[in-house]
Amino acid sequence: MTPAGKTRDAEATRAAILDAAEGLFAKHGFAGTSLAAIADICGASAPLILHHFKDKRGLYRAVKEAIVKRYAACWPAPSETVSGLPDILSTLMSTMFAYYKQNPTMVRIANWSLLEGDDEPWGGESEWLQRYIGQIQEAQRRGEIRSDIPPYRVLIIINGAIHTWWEYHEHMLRDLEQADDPDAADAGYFHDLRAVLLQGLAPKPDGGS
Amino acid sequence: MTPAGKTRDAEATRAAILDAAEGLFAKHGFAGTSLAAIADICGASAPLILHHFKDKRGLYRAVKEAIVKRYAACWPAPSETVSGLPDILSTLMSTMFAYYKQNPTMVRIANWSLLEGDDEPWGGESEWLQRYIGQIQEAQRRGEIRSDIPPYRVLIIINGAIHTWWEYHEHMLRDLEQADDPDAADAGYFHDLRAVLLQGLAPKPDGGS
DNA sequence: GTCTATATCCAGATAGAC
DNA sequence: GTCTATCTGGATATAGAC
Repeated sequence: MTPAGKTRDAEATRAAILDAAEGLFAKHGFAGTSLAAIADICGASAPLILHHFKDKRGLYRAVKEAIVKRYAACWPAPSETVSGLPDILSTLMSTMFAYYKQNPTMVRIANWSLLEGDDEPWGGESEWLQRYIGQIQEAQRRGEIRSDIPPYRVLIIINGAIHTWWEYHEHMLRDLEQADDPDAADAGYFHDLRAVLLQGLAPKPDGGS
Repeated sequence: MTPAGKTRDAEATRAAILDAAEGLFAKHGFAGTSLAAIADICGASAPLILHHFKDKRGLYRAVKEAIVKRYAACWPAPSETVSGLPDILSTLMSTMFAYYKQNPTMVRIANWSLLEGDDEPWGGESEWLQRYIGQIQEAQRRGEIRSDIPPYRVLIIINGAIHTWWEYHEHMLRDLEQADDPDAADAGYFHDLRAVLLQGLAPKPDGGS
């Protein structure tokens, strides 16, 4: 039994702080977010935040770690590249697209980190990256994907078209799609992107050089 | 003749301030750039900057205006859609790619503005956007581009793959291309991207639905 | 574990001399 | 047109009481 007084639940406090901080860091970046603003939202005081996370940077680090851990399972355990997959490209694209859709704060924080020059480790990016590259490579060997493009460039092209869509999502919906239904716009873009990339990455009909 | 004293050349001072400000805004964003830092670089004092531009926001606005004006001519006057163009997609892609390559500060400032929630006008984006969309539409009528994809989505896909390349340019060169020659990596990516998109946007062989 | 009070610093903006 | 000196606000971080 904790003695009389305020909440005194360290874990709950930590969680509340992390939650508030994630939202604000995503909106306003590291420099643009004040401890006072976080404190206002989560009900704690600024010094208490520092007590739990030492630094403002320490808090930022903790937020990123939490995101990575929370969504590590989200990525498809890449099923050991079982041969006979229906369409490896489709799977890769829809997984990646859904991942972006489900994690808007992650996209923004990643972009903030890029601009703000955050050097610190960002989680296991390169691991799944390498796994996908391996998958693409095997699909090329099986002749399902044209093999005149290096696998990592295939990945960059796919990722680029998806990333920008979500990065400029509001802008897209407002200025281009005049959709009242955002989900439909997302689905529509994905459908067309998939069509273009499947055709563009298919082996050349004439089996040229 | 200006009286004895310091430089007393208003235009030169303005230009020096704008130049220093553009570089720092690109690196550190609006909030992350201090007037003192700009003053240090361009040799003027912080109050002098405010004297010329009224506000910090006023300076930011002026920087963006300068960029837009400087590079307005950079965009291809879209040649009135003369029929019989060799390849409208190739032209569009190489123009856009070169534009990004030549204007790194513009890319960064645009990204900063997006994240920092800068509402103010950014120059004639939508104008050239509309012109390109019109060009794509006509190419579709002529049967040069598959017509089951709305023109603006064609543009988004192309732009997305190019934008992300430049946005994560350092990252790309460091982690993926292990190139000692950045220009070669750029050219290589563009070459492959062009190949994929030309094939992906070509009219379907079977003239399907 | 949590708070109030406070130290310290740095930013944008103003006043006024030259 | 340009500077120095200064006001004012908001930020991170610390000290110390409860």
